[in-house]
Amino acid sequence: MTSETEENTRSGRDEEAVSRFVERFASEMTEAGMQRMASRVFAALLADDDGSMTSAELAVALQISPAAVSGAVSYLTQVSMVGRERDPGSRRDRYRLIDEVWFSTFASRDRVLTRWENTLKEGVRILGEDTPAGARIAETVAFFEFLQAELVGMMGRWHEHRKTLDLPNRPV
Amino acid sequence: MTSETEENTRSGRDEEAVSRFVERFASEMTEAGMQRMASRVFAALLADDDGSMTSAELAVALQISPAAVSGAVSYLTQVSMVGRERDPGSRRDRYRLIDEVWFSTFASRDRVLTRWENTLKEGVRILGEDTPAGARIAETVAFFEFLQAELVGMMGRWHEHRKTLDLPNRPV
DNA sequence: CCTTAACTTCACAAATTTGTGAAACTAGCG
DNA sequence: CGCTAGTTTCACAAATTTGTGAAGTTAAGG
Repeated sequence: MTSETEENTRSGRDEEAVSRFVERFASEMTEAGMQRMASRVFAALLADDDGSMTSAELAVALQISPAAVSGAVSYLTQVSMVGRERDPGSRRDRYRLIDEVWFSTFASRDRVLTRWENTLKEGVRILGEDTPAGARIAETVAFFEFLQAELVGMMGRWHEHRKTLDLPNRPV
Repeated sequence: MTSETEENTRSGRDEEAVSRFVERFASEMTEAGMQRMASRVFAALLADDDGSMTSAELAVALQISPAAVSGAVSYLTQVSMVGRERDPGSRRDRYRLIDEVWFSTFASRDRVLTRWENTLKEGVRILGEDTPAGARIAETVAFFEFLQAELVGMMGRWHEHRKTLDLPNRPV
């Protein structure tokens, strides 16, 4: 007998509970603005022991078509949250969480901030920095510049802090 | 003759350029995940000299229905980016950017992080902190906790930094 | 109280987004 | 070279989201 329960026991994970976690976390990321399928794929990888799955594995785990996997993965690759590998001697791609995903995802917020800053500076120019609105937007620019500067220091401190944690060598 | 150009000259702003700025910044916020109408209303307020507009003013400026304004504003109120006021002796609501919008908007990211953290902790429990996946997620939790702690210090430093800027007293 | 300006809610139509199956494409492997 | 497993692209159908007009509600001012 190969009951689901037995499977779970053998694999050492309650796959049903894992799936619930994946879906729950994915939907929280979606609420925060990430595309749904991308969130689900990302969450699935996060919950995978070696942080890498093939297209087929993802399709089965998430009950989605290869096309959906392809779309999600191409987005995640775009924003540098996932990398694409090829198992030697295989035709299958593997998708793998990149090292320190969160770190680099947050770090890449930087580029967004820079884009906003440029737009906002243009706004200051249009409104005039001596006008109340212009001054307000100028302060926004200052705030974003401050944020970006802080981000750098913060990331350094994280790496320091990380060392004090007793973590396996597996990068996140 | 009351040409558009004359209007602009009189008001001292190139309203057309301002509108372009508003739309551009709004669409950048939308790309980052904020609802479209909410972004537009927010951007309009940002570019308004006293950071406050009535529903009617917003409807005209953005060419949208009162219903759309209502929806956008109720969202912005929800997330504490905009406050609602009533001009005494009037039936009109005014919507006003809350003080230090960016500051408090970033600060309120805190709540989102906390929600994510709870979900992730549940994930660690499900996967087991001794499993690779569990450990990865545990590190994610640690990263988020670190972030939250940093956020506090950062906001303090911003207020320090802000004093060194020669800004009008107008809060952002 | 009644009138009416202003805001909100609701049902719906339009537009957009999403995910799929199927066809097209790529590249290992014999 | 051709075969074929695997991925991507594409057109489309389904689902969702968005914004509107209109009805409903609220409350200021007479």
